[in-house]
Amino acid sequence: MNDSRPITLQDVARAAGVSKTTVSDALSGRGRLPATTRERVTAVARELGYVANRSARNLRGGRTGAIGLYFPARTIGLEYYMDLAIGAAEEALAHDLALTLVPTTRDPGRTPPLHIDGAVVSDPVLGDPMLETLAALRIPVVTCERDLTPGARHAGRVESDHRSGIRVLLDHLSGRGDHIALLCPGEETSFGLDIRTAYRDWCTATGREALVFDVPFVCDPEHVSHAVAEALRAPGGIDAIVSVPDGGATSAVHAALQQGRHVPADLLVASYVDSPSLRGLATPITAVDIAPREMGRRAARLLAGILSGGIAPGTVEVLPTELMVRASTSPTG
Amino acid sequence: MNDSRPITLQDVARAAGVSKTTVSDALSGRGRLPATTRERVTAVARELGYVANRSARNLRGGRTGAIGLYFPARTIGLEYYMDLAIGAAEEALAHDLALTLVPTTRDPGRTPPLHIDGAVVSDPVLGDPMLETLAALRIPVVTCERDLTPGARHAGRVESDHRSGIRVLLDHLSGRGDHIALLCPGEETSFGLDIRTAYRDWCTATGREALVFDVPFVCDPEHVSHAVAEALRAPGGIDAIVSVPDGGATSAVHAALQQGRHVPADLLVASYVDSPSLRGLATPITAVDIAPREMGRRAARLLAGILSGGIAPGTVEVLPTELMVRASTSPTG
DNA sequence: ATGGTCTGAAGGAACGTTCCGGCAAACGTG
DNA sequence: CACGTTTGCCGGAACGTTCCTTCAGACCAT
Repeated sequence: MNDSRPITLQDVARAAGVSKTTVSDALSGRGRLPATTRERVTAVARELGYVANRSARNLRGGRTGAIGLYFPARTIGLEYYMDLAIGAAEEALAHDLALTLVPTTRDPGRTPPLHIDGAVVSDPVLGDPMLETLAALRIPVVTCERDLTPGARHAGRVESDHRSGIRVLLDHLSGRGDHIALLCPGEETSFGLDIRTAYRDWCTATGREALVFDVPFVCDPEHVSHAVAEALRAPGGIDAIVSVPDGGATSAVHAALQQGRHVPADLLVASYVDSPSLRGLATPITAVDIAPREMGRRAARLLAGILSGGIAPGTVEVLPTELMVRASTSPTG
Repeated sequence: MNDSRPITLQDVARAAGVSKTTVSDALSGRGRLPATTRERVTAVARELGYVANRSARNLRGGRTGAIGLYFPARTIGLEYYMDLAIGAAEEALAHDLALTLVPTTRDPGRTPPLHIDGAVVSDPVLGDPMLETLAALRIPVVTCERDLTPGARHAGRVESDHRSGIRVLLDHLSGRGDHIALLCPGEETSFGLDIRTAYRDWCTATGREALVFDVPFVCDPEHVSHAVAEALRAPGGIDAIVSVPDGGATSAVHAALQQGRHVPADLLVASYVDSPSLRGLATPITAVDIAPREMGRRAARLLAGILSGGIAPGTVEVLPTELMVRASTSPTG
């Protein structure tokens, strides 16, 4: 067995006693071939361990065979994005595409050449220069969540139904919580915007006062502590806190404890973004599962479909969310 | 300006009045060309916005133009790996290589074809089937940290000097802490092994009792709470805790508080793995900066060098660590 | 002048794939 | 049996690069 040189179409053709065209057709399902030939050739190819050369295929097809994944620098470290990346990589691979990480450009304007057929941009942030760069290069983009840039048009989009997600969470809390504070990031992403809007609407509809406290998208425990302290000083009192960002709720529980409030005995605490670390706590925290891995998968699948022409550009998919009720908001404690 | 078709070498050649060979030579620095021609051609290329077709280059050169990045599934969500990935992507791009995420194979044995020239494996875990797969495909591997598999030989390695890192941390604590507990993951990675070994050696050398408590590599607050509770029940008492894993120290402080111990007043707490979330706390936590981004960069650079022949296979680089002293172990509190 | 070396540049093959066109043989229909 | 049509397969061009070979001319020393 001589594995010094990779097996090519020609090698398979010779071994099967046919031409390289026939091998190509047999393996790709194209052309006019009887099932017998197709199977015979396929068997030979498998036998020899043939694996198509991607560079040649890409050159011939005028593609790069890769899609990019981009998220803003500040999101580093959030479990959500890591999980999304894995999902996107899995799905891309299933479509014979490589998933290439696109690093945040350190000095804007000097973007290195991007050799990708398309890009997944997770949580586009208002004003991010990479969005312009991708548009200038005419690289098809699928966004995870909406791009709030005025006039922005992308090839596709997957969005979570955050409005419904937060409503379900609020409904769940409303039984025992009359004064529900929301710790939420700003309106430079559709994520923050939608949640704030839905929260305010829900408050209006149920005749409550909206109590919104700003925390950064990527938030330190310190930020959460401040917001919790401020919330607990609210005139009418607070009996429930919804901490929106990834990783914030743990700190919220901690901060509440320091303020003398016990969860869930005299204060309900829920996270919006769920993560494994919320499950393992002594008092597990209720959260909404916004399915990051599925988000990555769907975005990659959508982009792959658009690139191959199977899915119409402009398609929007909505991802359902699921409330995970845990001890931090349960009556029994 | 007609940008319907990308600019090729031929286009530049025509525009500059030379042959495609000359353009290729001029841009690559190869061949025998006077500086004048080189500059003229380069100018024309820049003018036209020529960017080399990677598929063609890769096909010709017999490469894929990409390197893979792999880490075990369980590490998802750790800030360390996300940061490492970004560093690797940056450096790969600087070497004209794409960084492709290699997802953990869901069913082992059926690995999809990997179209990469080499791979960075961060924290190889004893028994991970991907290591075999890469070896079988003869894909050069640079590991971050050592591969403990007996007989394993890789193309290169970058390792942090954890032994020295933990010693420096212990020396720092030894002024006020006589009974130092170590919360550490197991010995299936060189990371856990080295830290345990160095800790035990240090304890022997300074005449202390070694107090090691197992926590998982990826650890929930729950795990940490248990370990802390157990540690605080140690016969001789405990006056300092070193929590090794990423993200564990915050929970350790929390758990200690619940046991009635205050940090740093009557208990010192330090993390081994540093992360941004340790800095922002009310009582920031002392930790060792093990420079994940630099680790990613170095690994990618080393792999790129080995692939291009500029660096000899078998090269090992050691990354220094730096102790970051913060309030959680400071005398003044 | 003659032969040799060096310089600057060009031609063309090769990398492995896809796909267009073509061409026999088999098959149908009158 | 003659003549279209379909079936099964193949040759070869093209994708854009790199690099090996060639080659004309300039330059030098004899």
